Amino acid sequence: MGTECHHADGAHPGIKGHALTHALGAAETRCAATQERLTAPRRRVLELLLGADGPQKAYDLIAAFGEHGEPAKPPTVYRALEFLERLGFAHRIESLNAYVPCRIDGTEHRAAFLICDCCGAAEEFEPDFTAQLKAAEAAGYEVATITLEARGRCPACRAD
Amino acid sequence: MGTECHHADGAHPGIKGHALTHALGAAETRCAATQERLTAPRRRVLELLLGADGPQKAYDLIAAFGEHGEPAKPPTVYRALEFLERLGFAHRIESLNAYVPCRIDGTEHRAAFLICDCCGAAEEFEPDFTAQLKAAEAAGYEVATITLEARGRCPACRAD
DNA sequence: CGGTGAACGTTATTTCGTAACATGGTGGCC
DNA sequence: GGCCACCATGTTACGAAATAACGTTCACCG
Ligand SMILES: [Zn+2]
Ligand SMILES: [Zn+2]
Ligand SMILES: [Zn+2]
Ligand SMILES: [Zn+2]
Repeated sequence: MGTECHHADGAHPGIKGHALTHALGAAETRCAATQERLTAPRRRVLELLLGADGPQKAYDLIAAFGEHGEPAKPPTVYRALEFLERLGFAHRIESLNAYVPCRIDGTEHRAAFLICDCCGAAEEFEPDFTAQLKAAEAAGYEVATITLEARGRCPACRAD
Repeated sequence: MGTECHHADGAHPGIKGHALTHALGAAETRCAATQERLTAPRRRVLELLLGADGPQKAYDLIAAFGEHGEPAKPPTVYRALEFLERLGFAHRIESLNAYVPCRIDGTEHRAAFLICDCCGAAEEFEPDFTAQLKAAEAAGYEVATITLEARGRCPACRAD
């Protein structure tokens, strides 16, 4: 994505093979525990996200959806993404119009990302929103969700 | 733009008349101080943002651009918005695909918003990003910009 | 004046996301 | 089993958001 350096896209490597199967199995388990269904299209989109090397645009997923090169229809993928976000399996990065699988173990959490403008990597981190939640409370707001996106350069790209 | 309550859109009222003229004059002054030019389309878009009651979509601005109902061409408005963002006169709210005029006095700052899912209001506040900047540093990232968007319900809408 | 670069006007296209409605599968209930 | 209610999916079409590309204009400087 970068105009500034030569690094490849999306420094965060996707998972493959056995690790991927295991991750999908764990998702299945988490769904079963809450009466939710990890149906075929949902599972497929999660698989694509987990296997990708960086944030994926919706139409990237649409194009890659079919096993033999046939694309999906947009609503198929958008609906799956909505589900995956709702259950915390994926996050949307607003400033990129792109999606990533959740990299934080455990259940519900607020999302925060460090995004490299150079190589396109997006690293999820555990945010401490205490200060901002306090400000929101002071303003009388009841906060449902918070997202934070920090743009900059990752360690690899800083080294040039 | 809520599905949850009856309140009108965008609780933050726009400014009119003399206050508007004054704000535009101040912007002109700030531009002059840095060799930047507040040209007609830029000034017009800023005027629309300042006069609006809440976050404005790009195509809202495009439709309202002409003095007598003629819309602008998209690049006209998008270029103006890019300029206004660059100089800190406006912010883009990613999760709404919309723009607001900057409500924080002074110069450069990192943007943070409290957004009401019910009435569509978006309130800018002064964030304390110390905790997150520390986390970014620990991860080796060099941060250029940070934005935060908190969704929830404003005081008026909480009262129902 | 001419030359330079930023800003603008204009056309067309791409990218992103959703409305609407028909179809299909799953599980409870009689 | 047969029926129904519900959720999820398939499909078509459309609407919204943003940008590419290219020629023209305008301010500024020598
Ligand atoms: Zn996560
Ligand atoms: Zn990088
Ligand atoms: Zn601001
Ligand atoms: Zn509200």
